[in-house]
Amino acid sequence: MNLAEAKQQFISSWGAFGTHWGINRTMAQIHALLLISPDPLSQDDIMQELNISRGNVNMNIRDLIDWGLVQRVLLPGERREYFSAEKDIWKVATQIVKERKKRELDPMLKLMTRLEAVEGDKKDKHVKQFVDTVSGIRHFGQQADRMLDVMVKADENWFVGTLMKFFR
Amino acid sequence: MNLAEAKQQFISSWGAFGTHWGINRTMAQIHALLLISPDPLSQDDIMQELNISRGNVNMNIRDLIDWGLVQRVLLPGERREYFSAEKDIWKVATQIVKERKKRELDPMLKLMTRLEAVEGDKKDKHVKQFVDTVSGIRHFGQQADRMLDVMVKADENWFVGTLMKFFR
DNA sequence: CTGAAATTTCAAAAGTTTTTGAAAGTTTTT
DNA sequence: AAAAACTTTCAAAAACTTTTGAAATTTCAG
Repeated sequence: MNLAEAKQQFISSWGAFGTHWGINRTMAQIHALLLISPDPLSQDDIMQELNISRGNVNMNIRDLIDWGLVQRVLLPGERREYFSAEKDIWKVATQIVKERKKRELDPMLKLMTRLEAVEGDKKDKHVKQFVDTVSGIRHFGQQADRMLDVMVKADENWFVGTLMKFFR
Repeated sequence: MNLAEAKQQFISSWGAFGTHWGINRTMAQIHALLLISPDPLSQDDIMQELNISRGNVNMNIRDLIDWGLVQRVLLPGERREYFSAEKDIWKVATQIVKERKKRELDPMLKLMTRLEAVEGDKKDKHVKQFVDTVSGIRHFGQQADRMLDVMVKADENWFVGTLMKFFR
């Protein structure tokens, strides 16, 4: 397989992969394109490579910047803005974990804590099942939360070297 | 907050949560409803509780069964089918991990392995960046794969008891 | 300042996913 | 063997999401 084909496949499957993870196809494709570009790209470069409109590139680039996955780069002597993606996959992963934890897990745990305090007779099986379920979710979520916190703060070498010895 | 309100909130936020994870709103809501129901429910029960059509319930229940999260239950002396969800959150989580690993991670790793073998001069920076990125993703993915395998096979007590001592 | 280049915005169009509900299919009962 | 009870299917409609592109805004070199 030559580079052009391989690029196409990578970009298109990263896009498909993204859709399973609540990220839209185009955002994931732009990210993929930037991941494999040795140099920063401009909006026009991205429009050309992926055949998408200016507005679309602009919006999705902005989201990628919000997620902390892409940075604006100003090339000296150039008027226009360029964009480049964080290339270290460990950093990419921890950044995504950090954001999703903040956006999804943390609010969910807050809600579960509130719902656990539902009023009602704990001997009523409907109340009991509700409280048990919510509390089970909260417990599990808190374990996950702690684990992800450590992962986000950890250095890759510690993680891969020390912790991964358990997984053999 | 009374039970009815709490139920509503739980179902609706579980639905919203699901959409961030590539699961459709209704499927997640049905799952939520079954999680907090002490007894199995029929299609009609679900239609009523969530105000959705018969076909919709049927399709989404089928998907939940495919995911291994819901089971058909035949109540003695009853003609119709009832459905009940696995209530143990640890089992629910490992089941989801197992399925997503199989459906998404495994094929992705296969693709990365193929793409890593792209032909071309490794001194060309475009080729180099492509291979480095793909290989970085493969490495990370394989670590994750191993870790998730252990998690899926592990018993909850081992996981929470032994492993979680690391996360303090 | 000025005006050309670059970026951002956003309403409308295109595309995608989900839902509905009636018809077809299946199983059970009489 | 026909009717009744229940389940599944699927084409069309509705709802939702993404993309476009032209206009508005911002930026900056001269």
